[in-house]
Amino acid sequence: MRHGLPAISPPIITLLKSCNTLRCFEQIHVQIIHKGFEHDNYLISNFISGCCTSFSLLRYATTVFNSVSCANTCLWNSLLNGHCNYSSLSSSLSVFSAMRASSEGVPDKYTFPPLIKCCSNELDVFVGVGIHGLLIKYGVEDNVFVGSSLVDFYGKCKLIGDAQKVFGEMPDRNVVSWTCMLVGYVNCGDLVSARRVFDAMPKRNRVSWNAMICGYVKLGELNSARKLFDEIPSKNVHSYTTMIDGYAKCGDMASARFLFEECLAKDLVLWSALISGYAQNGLPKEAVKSFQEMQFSNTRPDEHIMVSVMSACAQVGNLELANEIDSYMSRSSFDLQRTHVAAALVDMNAKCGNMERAMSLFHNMPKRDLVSYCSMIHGHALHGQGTEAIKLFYNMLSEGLMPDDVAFTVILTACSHAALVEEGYCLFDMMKSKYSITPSPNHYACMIDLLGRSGHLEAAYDLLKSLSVENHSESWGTLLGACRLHCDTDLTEVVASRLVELEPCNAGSFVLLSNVYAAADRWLDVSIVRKQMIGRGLRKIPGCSWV
DNA sequence: GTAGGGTTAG
Repeated sequence: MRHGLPAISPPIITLLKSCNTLRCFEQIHVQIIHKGFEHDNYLISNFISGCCTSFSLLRYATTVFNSVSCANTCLWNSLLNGHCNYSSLSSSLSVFSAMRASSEGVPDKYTFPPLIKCCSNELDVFVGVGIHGLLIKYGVEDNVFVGSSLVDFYGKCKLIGDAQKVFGEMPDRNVVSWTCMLVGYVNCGDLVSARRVFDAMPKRNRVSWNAMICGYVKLGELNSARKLFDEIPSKNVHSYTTMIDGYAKCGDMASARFLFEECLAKDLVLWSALISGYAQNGLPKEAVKSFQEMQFSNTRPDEHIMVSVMSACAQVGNLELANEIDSYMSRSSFDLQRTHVAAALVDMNAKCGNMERAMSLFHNMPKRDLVSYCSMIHGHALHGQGTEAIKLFYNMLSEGLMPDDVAFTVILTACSHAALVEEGYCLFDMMKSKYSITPSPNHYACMIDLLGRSGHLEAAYDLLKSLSVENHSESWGTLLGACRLHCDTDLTEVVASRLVELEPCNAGSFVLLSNVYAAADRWLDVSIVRKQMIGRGLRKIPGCSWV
């Protein structure tokens, strides 16, 4: 195609390497057309590969590709790779079909790895196996890249026997093929085999070390993970992230923090591991503090970090901070429409008391799922807006969403906070009969709270008596609080003595019982209870009662 | 004659 043309394309290729925006690609495309290179496969292939670095540019790459009169295999592969990385399996498959239907685009060893990777990402066993058959027809199954991607595919789909078979038949294996096999075993929960592969590997790189450590972390074997972590010949930030994540998962944030400090090259993902660890372990103040430290170190947060920070803020219920974060999110170029971002924003605003903002965000969500509905309902519950909560709950049902046990916990909480007894009963029945959800101790606690708060103490007591004793101490505590609220001394005595049996080491029930006696001027009983308490070695812990 | 592909982390 390029016979006799002046050597003008290399400068365009140089330009392409530094190009990353649509505007920039458009300008170069104009140049290509202007110089008459639009059918130069070599140049266009470079152009398309450069263009296929983001989803937004993929459409443009496709347009440019379509203007080429006669695309060769390499050009098809560039386009296909872009679709596999930034689009869906189905759109990649239509490119693949078009390629096979064309006269020049014969699939080769470069065609299949991206396609198989796409099948692994979508865990599409059916398509993946079909493609495996096809690639044998094209005679590329001996290629090490093709083989590795197949091992990875079967491993990710938990078809470990097939992964082993492909791995065993590979004529050449390299460190990537071995690592794919290792990851496959980890995926199937077989750490022993994974370790066997790790020990047998002729060569290891950082990725293989991290994959093995990640395996231990995923399956909760933190000691083995740490032992291997200390043996890594050269750690990188990924190794630290994996290990910190492991500590966070088992709640050991002190060790996580220690490793975090030790890692010198902190990147965004490392900060994220620390911050989300704090947020998920109920340490919201530390999460927010670390977030501020991160900003201080000139690291710009991304949406993953912001979701963690918003969850932390929701936990502390700090309205001022919530407003700050909210306006920061709007000012910066975050996409507030993305499901998990929007859900976190709604949840934070609802929990911190800005219900108006929460409502408007909620109604502007492109798709409201069960979680976002529950955040909103929970927000109403926290602010005693039971009627709104119930309205929203029925809205959710009419949208066809299937409530789960958490949704019912939330709506029952809303009913109890607003003393909506009949509605609560009705929903409790609906949960059991219509949705076949067996009430958990939590659900019972909500019902006891609902009945107790609204003064139906006997009904609450009867319901509680009908349950097995185990797992319901929280409900007994709830009822005790209600008895105290309604000054029912007789029932308090009964419930508190029951609770003393259930949790003989909990000072709270003793304290409550003695308080009730005190309020009724029964000072002799007060001193008996206090003596019992001291006799058991219990002291009153400040702020530990239920009322 | 050139170009295009596979593994770890939130």
